[in-house]
Amino acid sequence: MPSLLKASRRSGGRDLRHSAAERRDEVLRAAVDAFAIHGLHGTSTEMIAKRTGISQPYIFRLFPSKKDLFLAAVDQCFDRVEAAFRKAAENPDVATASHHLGGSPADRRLHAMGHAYVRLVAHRELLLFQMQAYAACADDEIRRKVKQRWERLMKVTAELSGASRDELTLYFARGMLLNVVASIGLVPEGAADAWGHKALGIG
Amino acid sequence: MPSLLKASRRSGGRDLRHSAAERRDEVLRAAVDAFAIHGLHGTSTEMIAKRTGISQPYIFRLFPSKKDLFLAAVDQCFDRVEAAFRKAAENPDVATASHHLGGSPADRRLHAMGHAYVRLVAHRELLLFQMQAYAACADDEIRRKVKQRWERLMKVTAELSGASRDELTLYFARGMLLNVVASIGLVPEGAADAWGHKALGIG
DNA sequence: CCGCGAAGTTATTGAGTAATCAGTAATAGT
DNA sequence: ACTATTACTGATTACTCAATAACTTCGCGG
Repeated sequence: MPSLLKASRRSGGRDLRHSAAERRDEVLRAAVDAFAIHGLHGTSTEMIAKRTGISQPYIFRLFPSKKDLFLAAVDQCFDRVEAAFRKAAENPDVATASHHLGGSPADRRLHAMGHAYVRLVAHRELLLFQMQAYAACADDEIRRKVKQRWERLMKVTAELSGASRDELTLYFARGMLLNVVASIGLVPEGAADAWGHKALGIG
Repeated sequence: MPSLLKASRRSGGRDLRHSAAERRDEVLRAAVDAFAIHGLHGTSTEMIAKRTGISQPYIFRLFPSKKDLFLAAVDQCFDRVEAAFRKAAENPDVATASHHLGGSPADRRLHAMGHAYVRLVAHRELLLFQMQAYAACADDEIRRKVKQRWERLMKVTAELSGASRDELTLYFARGMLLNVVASIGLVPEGAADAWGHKALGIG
């Protein structure tokens, strides 16, 4: 039985070496998923390594510490939401019935962004990770980052939608309710989409 | 240097023995505070023991496991909110200007309960603990308990206030926004009260 | 084909941590 | 006063986990 090792590696040509940047990205995705479920302290670097398919210590060549990895994950998470919002605002009437009901342009855009958000968080990881980020705010560095990204998201949403401060507050409030409801599984996973629309008051 | 030990114990007469029930309660309070900040996995039983002023192993005589302690803390937390709501609903016009503006009885009661909630979570621990409870919902036992208590709270709130389903959804959505905003310290601790009133849409 | 930098691993450490056990001291009941 | 019960602690265990160090392997440019 010679050369048992690397038998798997050779096959196909997949899962060979990746560039550091690629690996960083893979680790980041795995990290968001893992952190989303178990939180900062409940997730071990070992878990993240296993999901990524690399050894645990290699994480620390890509990120200086577990906390730094978490911070990077926060950025990635907000980036995704922001991107979805921008795209929805640019093209408010795609995949939406909002051009039927009239409404002001601001309403239409907010509406479209709501749809985008619901679609985005249909995969629950993003939603759950957000909750974990809020929960981890005892750490001051994390709190600062989350706060900064939250404020930026509100600003961007305001600019994109042109909605008033009160409208936005209500809008975000409903989003947060959606987060909590998803966390505790008040709504069956399959029905999350429909429920989301209802909770946000759209559609 | 004889009898150094117990020198502290003798003095005064305080910090002597408590009944198991008393200690259980003390541990529970300390646990809520600690869990609120660091979460289920970020809080060690040692921390809770230190806060309570007992040895770490004694925790495990009062609670079978750390998770059971957390579950008990969840119950205590929701109990407190529920109690505050009941009290507010029974006597809606105490410490409130709501008898000035008319409004339906349901509105007045919801209004009063909103005030009660804001007052309750002015000490942030309750708020933060709630977030930690939602975040810990990856554990199925915890999720079930949180879900059960949440549903019960909604039912109680509905009965007490007589508000409609839509009113309640909005009400709870704003509460959740308040939670998040408090978590990330978007609002200075001192101003939390005023901000809370504004966020909940109460005068 | 060689060697050098980048990608990746194994082994290890040191600090912490939930939980158990075996015991000690205070109090209540008689 | 004495004993049974109840409150509580110290020592320890078995284990996990972030982080480091020291090593190996790959693949590219010359």
